[in-house]
Amino acid sequence: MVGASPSLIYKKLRRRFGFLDWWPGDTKFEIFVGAMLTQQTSWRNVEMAIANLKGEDCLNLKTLSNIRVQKLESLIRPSGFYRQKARRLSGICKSIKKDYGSLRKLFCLEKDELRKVLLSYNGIGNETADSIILYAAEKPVFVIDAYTKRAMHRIDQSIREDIGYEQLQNYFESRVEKRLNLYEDMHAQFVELGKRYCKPKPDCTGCPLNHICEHGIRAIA
DNA sequence: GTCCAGGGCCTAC
DNA sequence: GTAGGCCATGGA
Repeated sequence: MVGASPSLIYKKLRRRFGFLDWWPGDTKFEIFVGAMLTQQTSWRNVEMAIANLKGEDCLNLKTLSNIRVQKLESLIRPSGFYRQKARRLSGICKSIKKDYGSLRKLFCLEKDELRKVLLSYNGIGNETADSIILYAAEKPVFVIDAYTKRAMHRIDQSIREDIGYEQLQNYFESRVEKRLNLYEDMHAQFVELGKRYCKPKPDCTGCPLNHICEHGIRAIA
């Protein structure tokens, strides 16, 4: 068993990457849309789609809840899976507008209730819901993504890479102090780690976790 | 040309 | 309840 508590992992990532505390986006609505569009898609592609939406002054709930799906498809095309994303995003915006009037009102819901509502929408699963809750609604939930699963599996192979979402979420939430900035930054650190070192074809050279990662220890041995 | 990206839904067993 | 297929663009 490798000595790799979440706090030790975070300490090492934080020392390397600095405080990230991030989700790109100027408004809560932009963060919300970004969370939808980044599903299985690189952020660079999402940026192009967001720029298109901004350029047409469409990055608000009122416009997106009335926009023609075909028009939305053309704007978000660079983000991939654009037909289903357009259909789902449009449908969700319509529902939020109808049921809550604004994103702000929706975000007034208590965290568990908000999560339930978000998950009820077609197109929002666990990760997207939690990203929205954490970065847009600013309530502390620990976001799990493919990078987090992959990294944790490599650090400690008793953790399966196909571990259930809520199981790994509980693992972190039961071990990490529940603070908004900390949860935001920890997820950001895992993404940064994933982009640089923890890809399917790993590049462990210079990885800040080499000492505490089972995979890394073998890789650099 | 091949691999990959900050998932989620649907269908079949 | 879960494995497999599908959705699609753009950059490395």
